[in-house]
Amino acid sequence: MARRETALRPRKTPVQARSLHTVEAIFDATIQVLLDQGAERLSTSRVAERAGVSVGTLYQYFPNKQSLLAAVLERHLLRVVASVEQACAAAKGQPVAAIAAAVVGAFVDAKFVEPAASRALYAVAAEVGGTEVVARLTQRSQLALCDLLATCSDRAFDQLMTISFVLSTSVMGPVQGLLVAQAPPTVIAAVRAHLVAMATAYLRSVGVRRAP
Amino acid sequence: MARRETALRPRKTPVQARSLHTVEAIFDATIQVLLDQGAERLSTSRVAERAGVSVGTLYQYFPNKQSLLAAVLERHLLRVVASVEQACAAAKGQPVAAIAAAVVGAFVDAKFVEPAASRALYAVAAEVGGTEVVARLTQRSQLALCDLLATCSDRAFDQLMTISFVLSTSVMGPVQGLLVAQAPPTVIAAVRAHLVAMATAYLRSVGVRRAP
Amino acid sequence: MARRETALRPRKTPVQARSLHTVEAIFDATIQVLLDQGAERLSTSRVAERAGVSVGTLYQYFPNKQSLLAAVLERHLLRVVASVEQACAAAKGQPVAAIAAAVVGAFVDAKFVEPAASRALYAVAAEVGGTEVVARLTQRSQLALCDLLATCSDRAFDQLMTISFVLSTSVMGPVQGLLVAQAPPTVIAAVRAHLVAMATAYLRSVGVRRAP
Amino acid sequence: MARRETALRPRKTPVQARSLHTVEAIFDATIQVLLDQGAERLSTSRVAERAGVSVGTLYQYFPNKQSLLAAVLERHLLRVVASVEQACAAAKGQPVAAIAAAVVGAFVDAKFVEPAASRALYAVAAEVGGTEVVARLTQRSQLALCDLLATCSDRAFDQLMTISFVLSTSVMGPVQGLLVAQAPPTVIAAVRAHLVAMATAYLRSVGVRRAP
DNA sequence: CATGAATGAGGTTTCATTCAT
DNA sequence: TATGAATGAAACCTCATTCAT
Repeated sequence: MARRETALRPRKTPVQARSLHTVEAIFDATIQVLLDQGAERLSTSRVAERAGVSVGTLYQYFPNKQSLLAAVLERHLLRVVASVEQACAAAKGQPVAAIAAAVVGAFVDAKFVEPAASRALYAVAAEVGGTEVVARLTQRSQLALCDLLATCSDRAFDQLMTISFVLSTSVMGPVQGLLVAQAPPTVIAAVRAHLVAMATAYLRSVGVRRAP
Repeated sequence: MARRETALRPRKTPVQARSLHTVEAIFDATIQVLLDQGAERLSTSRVAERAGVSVGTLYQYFPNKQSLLAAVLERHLLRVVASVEQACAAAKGQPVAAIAAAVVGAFVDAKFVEPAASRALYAVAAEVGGTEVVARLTQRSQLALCDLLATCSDRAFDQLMTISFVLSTSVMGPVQGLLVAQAPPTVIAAVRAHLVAMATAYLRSVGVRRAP
Repeated sequence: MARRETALRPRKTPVQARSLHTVEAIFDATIQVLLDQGAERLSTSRVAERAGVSVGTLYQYFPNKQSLLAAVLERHLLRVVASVEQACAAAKGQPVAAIAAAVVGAFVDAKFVEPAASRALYAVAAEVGGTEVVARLTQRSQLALCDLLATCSDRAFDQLMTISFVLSTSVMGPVQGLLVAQAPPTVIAAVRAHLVAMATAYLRSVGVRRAP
Repeated sequence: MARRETALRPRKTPVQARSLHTVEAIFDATIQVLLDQGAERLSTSRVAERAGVSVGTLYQYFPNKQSLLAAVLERHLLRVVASVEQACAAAKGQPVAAIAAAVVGAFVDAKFVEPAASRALYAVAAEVGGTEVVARLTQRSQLALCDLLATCSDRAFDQLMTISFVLSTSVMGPVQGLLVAQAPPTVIAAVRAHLVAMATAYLRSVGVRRAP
């Protein structure tokens, strides 16, 4: 298990400017190939070609295909999680409505910063190597959400873990739906508003009113 | 497009008992290989071996690998959709709480009838060939939900499409989370209850009260 | 270890006539490539091409390159060992001179039945996977030799294991020397005679005279 | 041919202390990688890494991989040959028993000075590039042995070349057997004694008694 | 109809070697 | 002079698919 963990980690951390650029190019190429050809046709050589480097170079940064995919996925989810964590930190002590708007909004917005990447990586997340990354980062979001809910000004919550689990995961389905349908901004905005409303209603119904 | 449609459909509709049994065995083997080895290592020969038939036989029922996957996915989702449609039909004219309980409950329960299959097919659904099947069947659920919501006894809804979209997709994330974590029945039950609560609260908050 | 053992074993035992012929062709091709290009340039594709089959076919009979090499080596050494065992069985109860002549002669002769194969497989035997095969089969020769020496009519031996080890291995060096030099038959014959003489002298000097 | 000769020779003869140390480190690293990973997985980068230098540095001392292997092999065999030659020179004019003890003992002992290297280089010696080195140095041993045998005090030999060939090569098999089995010192000593006995008996039986 | 051996394109990965820094 | 990133040919191996039996 520890061994596998290692195998999924990048081979070396790029420090030089050129290396960083190379890795970035490989990441972008991975997303593009994923979008153009699908997960089934994603090959390391195709990624390398698209990135404008040789296969050997790719393998100097990633010990195998899985580690590349894990890294791309991690980079993407890390941004989303960071965004959510930041929103959670900023919304502390606020009432339910503000919390729901902040967290759900942050998640949805983060997913649509790079909609192509979000869409492309969905298949990767479901693969064998991806679930671990997803699980790890999802947990971080949920922890931040737990902490936040505990500070809510107008509601007290029991079963914090369940609530934060439901809240954070329930947004994923609609977002994914919008992504695959390549929905236009107006539709996205409408759904986003509904999700905030749903989260607010949910938290109100499940929390115990608390004196301000 | 027409060509592709054809290629993804099973080669012949098995009517004889033996054929049916064979196809069933192939379907089950597909799920098992998917769970044991992952989507990347799913090969037609492995499926055939697991099913106890030869590769040639497999190719007599499915013209290619994609059609097999599409068929397995379709069979699975069809059951879920059927279950949801049935629940929708049965809940017509009921108040919001009953509708939410019926629809969300039906969806969650249907997904956990064969949890292994649900979990295994997640990766397949994200693949190129899978999105079409998913889109088609998801739409059916949403249409049924639309029809149902229009008959709700205590609330009237604007934006029916958006609501049914949000309602049906928001359940997927939590369910998927439970599946990959292989959560125990108690946890599943707790989340299920929360999802019903969330759906109810959402529908109440988004619908306009209506005299009974 | 047990796993590895399995990995070195052929994938399926060929039973049909065509399969047998195919495997035989692969074996021969391996020897030829080994002789033409050396162990370093022995690739599975080159072997397949030389054998007139596709790489896929090769891999249907051998799960990997090592198992192919192990099988070729085993087939070759098995013949040598069989020859030595037969000679050992036939020389039971004979005096030292006859035993030495029989065993050493059998070994040398067996090695020169297919001199090309003997020469080619030398490098293979030294490789990682080869030593196990060599060790196993060498042991069989030594056991047969032990049994034989115990029946010697004019000498009794102490340290049977050491003697049979020395006797069986000491022939290998000269034979290998002749093989790489591609010595002519006259030279081979001369060395063969010397080896018989050496074995006889050794056994006489190390054994205790015994009344007939 | 001349071209090849050049390609197999080290690029520059290191005279400075640091260079010498570097080359030494590369030699040792080669042996270690050979033992740890086998000939198949011996790569220049692995050797360089193990030696604590960069690949570029390695290539400054050796124009290619083969030349490195040839050099390591040569260094090792040269020590063995030197040891044998020295023993041959020292045993001149002695009787058969002393000659056998000196030569066989020198060879065996030399091989066990660095048993790891001896074992590791066995596969290398069998490779295409190695046979030339082996042949050249083996010949030197045999010539020294020829010269020595001609001065034997109690026996006169016909067919000096054949005898020295048999004598020098027949020791290799047993030594190799001990090396791969990683035999303990007691076993090595026992076999060593037997080899001396065998050589003595052989020389006595094949030589013509000569008045002292 | 069923079988499973054969195919060979293509995927992943390694590695000898070079060359800009 | 030393470094090690980059290269890309080539190695090993898999797998969707076909077809003779």
